[in-house]
Amino acid sequence: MSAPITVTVAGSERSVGEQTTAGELFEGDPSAGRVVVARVNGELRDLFHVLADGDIVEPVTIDSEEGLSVLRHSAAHVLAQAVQQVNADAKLGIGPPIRDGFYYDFDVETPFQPDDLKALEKAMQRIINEGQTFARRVVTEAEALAELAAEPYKCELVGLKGPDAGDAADGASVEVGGGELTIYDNLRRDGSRAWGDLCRGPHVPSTKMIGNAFKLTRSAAAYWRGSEKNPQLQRIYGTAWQSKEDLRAHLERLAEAERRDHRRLGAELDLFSFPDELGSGLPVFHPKGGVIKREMEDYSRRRHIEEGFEYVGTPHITKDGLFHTSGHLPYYADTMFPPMELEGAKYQLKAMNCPMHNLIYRSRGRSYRELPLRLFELGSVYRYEKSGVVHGLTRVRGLEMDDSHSYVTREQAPAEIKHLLGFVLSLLRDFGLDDFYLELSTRDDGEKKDKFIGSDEQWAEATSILEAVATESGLQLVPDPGGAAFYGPKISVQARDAIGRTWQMSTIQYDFNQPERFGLEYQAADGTRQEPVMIHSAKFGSVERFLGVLVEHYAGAFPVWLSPVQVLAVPVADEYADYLQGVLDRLKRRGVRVELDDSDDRFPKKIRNASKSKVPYVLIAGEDDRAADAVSFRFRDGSQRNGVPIEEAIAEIVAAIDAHVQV
RNA sequence: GCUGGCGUGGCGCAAUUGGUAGCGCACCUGUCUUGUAAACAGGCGGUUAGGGGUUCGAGUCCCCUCGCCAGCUCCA
Repeated sequence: MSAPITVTVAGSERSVGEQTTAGELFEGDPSAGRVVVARVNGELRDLFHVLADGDIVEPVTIDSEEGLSVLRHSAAHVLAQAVQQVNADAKLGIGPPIRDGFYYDFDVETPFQPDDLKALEKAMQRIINEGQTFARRVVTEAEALAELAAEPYKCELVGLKGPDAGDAADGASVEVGGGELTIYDNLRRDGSRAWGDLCRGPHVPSTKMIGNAFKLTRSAAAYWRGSEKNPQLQRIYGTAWQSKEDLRAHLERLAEAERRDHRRLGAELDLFSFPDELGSGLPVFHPKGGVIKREMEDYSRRRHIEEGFEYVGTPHITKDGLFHTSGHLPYYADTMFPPMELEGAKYQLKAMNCPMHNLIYRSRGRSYRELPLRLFELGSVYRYEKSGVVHGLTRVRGLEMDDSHSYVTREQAPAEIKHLLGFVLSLLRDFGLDDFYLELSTRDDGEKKDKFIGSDEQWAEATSILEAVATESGLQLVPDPGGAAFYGPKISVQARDAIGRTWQMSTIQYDFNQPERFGLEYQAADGTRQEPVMIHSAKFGSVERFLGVLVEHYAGAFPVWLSPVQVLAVPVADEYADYLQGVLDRLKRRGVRVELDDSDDRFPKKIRNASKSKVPYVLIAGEDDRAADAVSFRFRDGSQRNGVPIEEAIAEIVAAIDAHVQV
């Protein structure tokens, strides 16, 4: 008879026998079947973990964020076992859980083909059905190296164990990094060992818990430990959920994202295209896309001027000396279009606007009375993005930035940054994005520190000012170490769209480097020459990218003010076309973008076309409407309002445009 | 840039083992047209991304270039 020990389970004390495992505590609970691991004294442990006197134990269920991560991590192990079952020569990389799923990296002779995934799924299902248990085993470094002699990547990880392992490679911390080295053995029902992997754990008690709510989604190459200097491994991605229904829901979300894809909608709605003749990443805007782009530009110009900015203009091309002065060229030469040699000079396409704005600042002497001096333009820049990263409108090679630079005294900087943050948030809200968080991108003090120019003191000051303003905003602030530009730290605004995806939108950067490099100065009240600080800010970021995000956010059904066509009139029969044209003429005089469907199509077909075009207001008129000096509204959801008097209809439409509302 | 998968009329797709390109929508023409997601008929349109090769014969196989997709790396 073992001496009893006392543990605290979900808040209440219990006496249990020695050698009791975490899992045994929850046996009999209604949720027992959903408990995947336990939190013991704050650490996640397997259910097979043997408890000690005084332990504080909480169940972690499969429907929690942590529970799902454990499930996905275990699914990754099953995948690896399946891969080595099929191909014994496959060497293991790492296999962590990620958002919505997991991946595992392998070094294999021939990359995985789409058909391989199906076969691997089947092999995984067999392993899952076997009901293998995950057994934890502590090993010494020497034992691990001996046992894993055939796994070179795992051996490399063994050498990295400890608190730094997490930094060594994204995801490596799930393999090692607990301070203690462990191997997880997959045991069959009869106790024999089916497979094993160096792993920190914890894991679900049985592969059965994975059930059939998993799917392998794709394969692709990935650099070992995240560095392009390392060899590429073959990565398989999968997704795993607590139930088949959740899996289905996840796949449905992916399908919804695909339906909203701006590249697809851009073609369907005739907004823009990417002619091969122009080259990769160079979009053209069709008339309808041009309307949206122009609305965005007009809005941006008007709001900037309201916020104290002055509109300027600069060329698309410059002699390369400018970018040497700014310091960009040494950093970005390989992502700028190569220079053109003319008259003994090298000309470069503009890849950023700030150096040219500095020249405007420097064009004459400046007084402290002029500061803050705020310059703004819709500047076209060209960047030679690597072929593999060009993507629709979100990553292009030619783009327009609503780029501004505020020149301020050091003392004015905090207030200016606050002003800019308020401005960008109000702008995003006007475009219907209202769920944000902020990211503070700072210098990396590690091995990449050389990339950043400026003194420690300058970085510290700039970072603390940005951080203070960001914190004051009350928005969630997420650190992004190493994400700063070479010349200074930045705040970026991340916005969540209608289906929960986040996009980096506006940025605000504090720059103490360029003023020095350009020799910018102003005369202070005491007559001395002082150096200003410049604050870079992009609201849309790239107009193209922002437009792409809006297409996806609204799934092509824009709020009225952004809709390329705001009112589409559909006569019930030809005879009412003139009547509707009269209504449209009045709307047009109020600045409304209107169209009349006077095609030869019959009425139902016109309704169908109107629906597919996602125009916010479809105005219909037949005999009833004409007799009453009215029109009928048909909305995008198919709902209808008949017999609206013309005056009222016009007032309502104009009001919806002015208010930037969705209908 | 790297790895893999792709590239057939404007769009979405089809074409046995390599056997000589077809369908729907859109477009054009004609007839039709009275209340909410497709009237009917006829027609135009492709040297299958481009180039080279293998073969009696290539959309199908091989090589190169360009472009697209997914991921990695990168993103001033």
